[in-house]
Amino acid sequence: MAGLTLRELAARLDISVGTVSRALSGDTAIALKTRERVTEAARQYGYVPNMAARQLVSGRSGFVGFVMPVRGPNFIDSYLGEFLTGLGEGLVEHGMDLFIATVPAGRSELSVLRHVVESGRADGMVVPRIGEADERLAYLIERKFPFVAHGRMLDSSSAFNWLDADSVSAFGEIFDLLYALGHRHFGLVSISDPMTFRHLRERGLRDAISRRGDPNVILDVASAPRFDRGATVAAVNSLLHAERRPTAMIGLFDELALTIMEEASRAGLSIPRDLSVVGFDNITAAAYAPPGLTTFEAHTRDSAREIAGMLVSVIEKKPATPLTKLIAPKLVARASHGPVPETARKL
Amino acid sequence: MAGLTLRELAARLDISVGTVSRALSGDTAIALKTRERVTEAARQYGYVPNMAARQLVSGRSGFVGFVMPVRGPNFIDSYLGEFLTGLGEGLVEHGMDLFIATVPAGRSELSVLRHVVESGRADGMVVPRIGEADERLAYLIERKFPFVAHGRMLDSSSAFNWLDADSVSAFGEIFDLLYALGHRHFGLVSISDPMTFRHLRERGLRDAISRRGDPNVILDVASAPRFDRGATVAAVNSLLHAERRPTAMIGLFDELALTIMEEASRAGLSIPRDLSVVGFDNITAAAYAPPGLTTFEAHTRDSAREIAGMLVSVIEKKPATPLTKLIAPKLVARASHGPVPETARKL
DNA sequence: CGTCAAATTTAAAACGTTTGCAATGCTGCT
DNA sequence: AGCAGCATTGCAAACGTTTTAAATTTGACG
Repeated sequence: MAGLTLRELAARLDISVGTVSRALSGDTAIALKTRERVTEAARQYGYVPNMAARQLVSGRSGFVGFVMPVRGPNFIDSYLGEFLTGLGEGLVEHGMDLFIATVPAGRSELSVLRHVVESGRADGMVVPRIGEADERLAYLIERKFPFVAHGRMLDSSSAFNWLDADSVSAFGEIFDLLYALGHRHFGLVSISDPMTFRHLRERGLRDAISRRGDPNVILDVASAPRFDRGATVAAVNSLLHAERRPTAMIGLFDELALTIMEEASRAGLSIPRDLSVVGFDNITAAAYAPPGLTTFEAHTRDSAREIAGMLVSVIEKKPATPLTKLIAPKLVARASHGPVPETARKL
Repeated sequence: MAGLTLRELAARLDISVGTVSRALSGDTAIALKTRERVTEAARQYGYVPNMAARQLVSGRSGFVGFVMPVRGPNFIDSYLGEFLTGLGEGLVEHGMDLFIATVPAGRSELSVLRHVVESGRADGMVVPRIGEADERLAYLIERKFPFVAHGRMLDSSSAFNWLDADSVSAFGEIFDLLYALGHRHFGLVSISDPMTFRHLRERGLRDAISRRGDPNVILDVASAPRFDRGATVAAVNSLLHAERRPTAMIGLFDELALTIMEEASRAGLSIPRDLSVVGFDNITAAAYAPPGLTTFEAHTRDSAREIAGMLVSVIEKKPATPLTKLIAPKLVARASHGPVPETARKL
């Protein structure tokens, strides 16, 4: 389809194809003079190697694969864009590109992943959103295919390469912050989906509570399926309109925290005067939703860039021990949290 | 690297490779019985064709290429994620995948585009963000390479396939809406970058104004480089603190409208009482920024899905006349616009 | 000026498909 | 019984690279 082939280039230079190939790859077995001549001609004629042919013989595609997480009809965050941008930035530094597969309606994410791997169209995979019993990881590990997960498992029994936000620490930090402001009754809005980050974040909160050792601390948890708006609102309100309402509510991630703020103001509560709210991720809307959501910056783009680097070294160096990395989220203190209300303090 | 090859599969079935290949492609020249036997065996053994080999002979990669738009360090919208999601959804219906290339620091978007095309790794390209004199389009047209642009040129002199939001109509609609509410003095915050959508939107506004034929209508325009936050704020304030301040301000897109709202409230103005603000795109933050930004839904995800379909038919059918499509943006009326202030009405 | 080793280049196989063409087997007709 | 014609299958070339092994050239040295 395209322009010049290696054979044609070789013909013009009156050199064999093999020599041209070697010259372009910088093989020192080829005389320097020849290498220069070939390189110059390639540049001049605008030669671009056919990747399919190269891939066929080398077995490497130059692609890193990513299967689009299946989304509901509307998602409100910029996570995907940031993640893919970072991934691209990280990969291009190593001369690799990104291959994005989408899951057709009615097929499983795993089957698409398998297809990408088996068809040889990717040299490694990036796997986001780790589930409690993730069949994608099981497949890739068993297949010994290079990959890096964004997220991790709850225990370290299955060894693989991952990068994750240190949400355990972050949720501990949230607790400490709010505790210091006098809060003793906490509400956590969580999800019921079997994702590991849910447990890690809850664990971070619970660990911090038990570390504090204050028997007066109460933690109420309500959860709903991840993309079920109605159930989420119901979960939020179950806490908001409970016998005793928490003075501080934490969203497992920003979307939930924003819902908390919406429902709270619908119920006539003023934030942070009547209720403190904290989220996690620092999505764009967090800055705009009044009075400004206190949250944690998850460094999505940087994390993705880092993941790209990790994956490349996994592909090239096949390290014996898994690469793992924790990214420290950074508190973004806005105006949605404050001291516990006087009324609550009295009780 | 991978699993079974066609040759191996053929050996197990004791059939020639060619026959197996044909059988799998559903060639009716092969006896139905054989086709079924082969298909079943392929399924059972988990045969997945090697795409590199297929691509080498067929000349088709099964990929649609997309060069990531170069972004500043922080972008605040969810455009990219929505667009890529839609693109993926549209492509997968036709069995194609998405190839994403990132522009390395110091290289031009065009050079990356060229490389993708020449290396034969994509059968078609999607080109976003059309510039006034877009060298990418020039290259692709000259190269006769299939592509669909998201956005269009100002005139129809250069013919190519595109899909665009009908922002001319939408900006006319904004004017009519605000005019009906009594506004006569308008402020438009625009960008100084040479993108065509800027002119189209401005044109939509200006056309509507002259269509109305009211000599009392005033339109002030201030612009700044797209990702230059400081200059944008300055441009907004130049309108906000002018001798006579517009009663209605329009952002060329939501980010600008949000900046208008921020600066306006910083200046002590109440929206929409003192100032009406309207944007375009309906980014997530638009719903959260108080009092809720009136804007237009740009249908990014659907547009991308549509673009995917168009591109596939361009690749397969090579239509003689260019495919073009206008998507009608839909007004999302929130609370940032209202009747012209009494004080202004008096003058 | 011949010889040998080192330097450089070439030839050819291989990667896993698709596909044009040839070969084979079968059916029914005369 | 012979044969045309069709249905089905097999063979082999081709796609554009990389890479191994062999061939050729060059240069140094006796």
